[in-house]
Amino acid sequence: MWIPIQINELSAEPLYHQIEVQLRALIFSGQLAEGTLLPSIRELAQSVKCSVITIRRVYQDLENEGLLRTRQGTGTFVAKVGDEVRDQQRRSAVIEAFEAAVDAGIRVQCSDEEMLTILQEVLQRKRQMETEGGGE
Amino acid sequence: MWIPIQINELSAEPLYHQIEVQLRALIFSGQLAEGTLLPSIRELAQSVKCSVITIRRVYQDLENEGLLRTRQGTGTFVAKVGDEVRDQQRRSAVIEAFEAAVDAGIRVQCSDEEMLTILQEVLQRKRQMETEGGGE
Amino acid sequence: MWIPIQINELSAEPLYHQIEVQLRALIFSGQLAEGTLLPSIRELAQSVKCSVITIRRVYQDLENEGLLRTRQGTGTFVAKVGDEVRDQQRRSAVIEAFEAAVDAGIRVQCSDEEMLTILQEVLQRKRQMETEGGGE
Amino acid sequence: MWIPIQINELSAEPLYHQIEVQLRALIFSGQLAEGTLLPSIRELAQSVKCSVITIRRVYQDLENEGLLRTRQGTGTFVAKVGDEVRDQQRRSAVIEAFEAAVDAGIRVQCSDEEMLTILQEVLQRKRQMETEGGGE
DNA sequence: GTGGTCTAGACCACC
DNA sequence: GTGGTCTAGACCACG
Repeated sequence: MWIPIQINELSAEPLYHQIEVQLRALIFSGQLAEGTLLPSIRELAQSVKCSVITIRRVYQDLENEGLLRTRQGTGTFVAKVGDEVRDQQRRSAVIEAFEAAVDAGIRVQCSDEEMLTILQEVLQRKRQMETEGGGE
Repeated sequence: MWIPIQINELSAEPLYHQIEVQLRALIFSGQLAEGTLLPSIRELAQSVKCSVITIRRVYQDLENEGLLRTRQGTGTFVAKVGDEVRDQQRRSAVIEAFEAAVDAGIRVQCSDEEMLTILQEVLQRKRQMETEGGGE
Repeated sequence: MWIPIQINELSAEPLYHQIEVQLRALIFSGQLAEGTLLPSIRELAQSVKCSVITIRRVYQDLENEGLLRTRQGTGTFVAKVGDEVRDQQRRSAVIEAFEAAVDAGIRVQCSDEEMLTILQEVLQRKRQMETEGGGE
Repeated sequence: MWIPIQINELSAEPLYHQIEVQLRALIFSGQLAEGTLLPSIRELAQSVKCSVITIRRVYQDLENEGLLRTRQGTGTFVAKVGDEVRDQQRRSAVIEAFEAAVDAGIRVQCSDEEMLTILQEVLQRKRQMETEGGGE
């Protein structure tokens, strides 16, 4: 089982947090379906080039959130999450991020139109990067 | 001199950082004009109910960034910032936040339209809170 | 030979332990009489939907405790247990569990009466579940 | 700040779990009031003679449960818990333990009266130990 | 093979 | 001083 995790070495964001965010997104978006067996902590640790313990923490945190189920000697699985819960969660992380962005805009007295423009610029740039990077 | 600083106790974001972000925004948006005398470290510490050490760090950081200027025995002032620099900076914090939001959206496979809708919902909600809270 | 074993998937309690506890109880209460031939490892493994390794461990543990006896090529039997030993054992597991419960109560400063009330509530609830579930 | 934590070296129960159970009980029973500053992780580690990391895990687990609040550079506090929540939680741990005890009793076909008798015996014994140990 | 616990120790960030 | 992150490694328990 292979999972695409991208680490930003330069970011001040803790390793474990970067990984959690990406795993949550994979689960909430359905790219990791219920019941899927995740890679073992040792495997994933090797593939993201970090300590086993860091991955253990990630799996444990997500288990505490109810997203994963782990059975000793067997491995770690994606837990059952109600569809409505999943959809709600899927949006909430995004909404939260947009609230932070709007707060930043309001603080420097951006108009609504200015923010909409910024969003469109950013979207265009990101989507372009996606298609360009798609051939990698 | 009174400065409106809002602290979110529940947030994991460090105190000093919350304050810096807000001060920067006040300066870049022109709400704190060049030459303005800031409150003393003790005063500001008292008004945000935190340690003077925290405020000292804030002033120090912003001075290092060239946004503040301290004159011995007189106090701390808002430094001169070039207009084009100010405008660029004003936008950059906002753009950064929107990039994070778009990243969050892309991770859970939101469409562009979905993100635009979310932004409009958030904007409406925040603006409403502003006008409601304006009478406080 | 059919043996009623209930597995709680959600519990953190290891599989082998859940099974051992239930087998012991069946033996000490006389529901599995001395000399009874137990199902083969493979059969029991299939019926509780777990690995044969797990069942092998269970049989081994109980044999080490002197509760089971394995004869090569024949199978695994319930061993002879002295009556007084059996009676003592029968109670000891129960007493142990009640000691843990009382400890939990004392820790949060429950009065004796409060604990008696709780026991009666729980008893009533469990007995009701028994008679309801009896038709299954 | 001194906190009475008793470790059972012989028990198979993990260290961190023993500590969590006792801290939860102290909080739910009100012996550790809201807002109380707990000992630093290093202090508590020293007093229970275990690794700092074990205590860190304890504090973090309880923070995830919403029982503690920790602020970097300041320390760890008992969080605000709604009274009704606290009362409910206080009982639920006890009820859970009694359910396990009753299950154990039912498995070996104890009568209700037998369990009541056992409870009274255990209570008497424990209370006696309390008063005897009170002079320590 | 899997995960779970505990350790020691380094280094950083915050107040 | 406080807590937070990450590391390496030992040893145990489970299936």
